[in-house]
Amino acid sequence: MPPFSDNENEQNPVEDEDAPVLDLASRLTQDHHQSLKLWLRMLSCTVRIENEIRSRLRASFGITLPRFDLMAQLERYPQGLRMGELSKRMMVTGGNITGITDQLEQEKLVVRVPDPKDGRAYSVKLTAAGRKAFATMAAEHEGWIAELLQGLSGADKSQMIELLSQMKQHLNASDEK
Amino acid sequence: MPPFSDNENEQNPVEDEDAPVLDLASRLTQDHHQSLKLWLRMLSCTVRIENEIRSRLRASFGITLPRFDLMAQLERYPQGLRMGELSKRMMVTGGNITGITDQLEQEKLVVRVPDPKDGRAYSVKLTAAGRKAFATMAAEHEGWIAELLQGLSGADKSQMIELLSQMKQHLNASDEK
DNA sequence: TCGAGATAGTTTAGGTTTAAAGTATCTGCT
DNA sequence: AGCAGATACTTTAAACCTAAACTATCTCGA
Repeated sequence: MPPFSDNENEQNPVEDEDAPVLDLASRLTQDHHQSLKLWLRMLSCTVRIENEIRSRLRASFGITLPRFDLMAQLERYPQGLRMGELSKRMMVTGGNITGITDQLEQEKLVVRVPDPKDGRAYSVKLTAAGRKAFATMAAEHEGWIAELLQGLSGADKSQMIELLSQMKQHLNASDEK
Repeated sequence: MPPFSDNENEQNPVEDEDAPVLDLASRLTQDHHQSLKLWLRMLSCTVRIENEIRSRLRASFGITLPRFDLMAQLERYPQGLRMGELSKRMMVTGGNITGITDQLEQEKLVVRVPDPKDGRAYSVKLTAAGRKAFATMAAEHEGWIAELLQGLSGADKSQMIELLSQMKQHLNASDEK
């Protein structure tokens, strides 16, 4: 993720104190700035955490983030997931999934099981070794996340989860058109 | 960014209703789960928006997100930024900045101006063409963000900005150790 | 049955990104 | 002055990722 970071120490856009009632254009601009600010701040937090997790995964377990993520998906679906499912869930292209799966398969952490009903499709599953490796990593990973987010209280976190759910719901709704 | 998506339609971990007072381990686990949920939700929203913006930038302007981001940085610093500054601000490695800058320079959107004081360093600046191109794109971009975030009210956005600031501050604090 | 279109996955070409090693320049200490 | 280490940037190799083209299989209507 390549953000343009949002910097705290920044001159705010000049507010027009002389206009008690803002016209449409001003309100629009104001909303735009607020949205942009929110986006940049969210992006910057996300990238920070992501970079931290990436480097810890590498240092502690010699694994990359996308591989870990793919295993995390599979861990929740013991019956396996098809390539297309993985692509949708991880929000990356199918070609990308092919590559990551290739790697993990080579390391014997996952297997491609042909779908007996559909000659085109596979189910990707964790191997026993994959499940074992993931369990170890996931426990550590969860602790890291908790550590990185400890700046927020439990109530703050709940609130943020709520707000993000709203955001997500709206994002889902708007691209169904 | 390659997340493992957080799915709404998901069986929640079973809560232990029989334990009115939670012991330390339970509270810890609970916090861990909450943090993880928050993280996955934030990541998923971020990736969604990022993918959307990426594809719109490509469709409308034939530009990639990292190039746009680099230009956005420069636009705020007319005197130019050094490679290392760009790297820090965009939270990516130096080698990455080299590549993006090479591309933009080839397209005549930025220039590398040697630093007269330091033979190793450059200032990267937008060219006139770069400034012009960026202005057009930035206006559109800001509108897209506002559109994508319109699921939240102004108050919601303010609140979220506040929470993210807290998060960011804590992230900054914790890696200064 | 058969063939048109849809679907599942892979491949390809090119850009992005990282970590690590490499080059050139600068700074400060002696 | 001169050298050791730090700094600014680039290069390299490998992984990641995308969009688009491709292959193989399936579905369904005529």
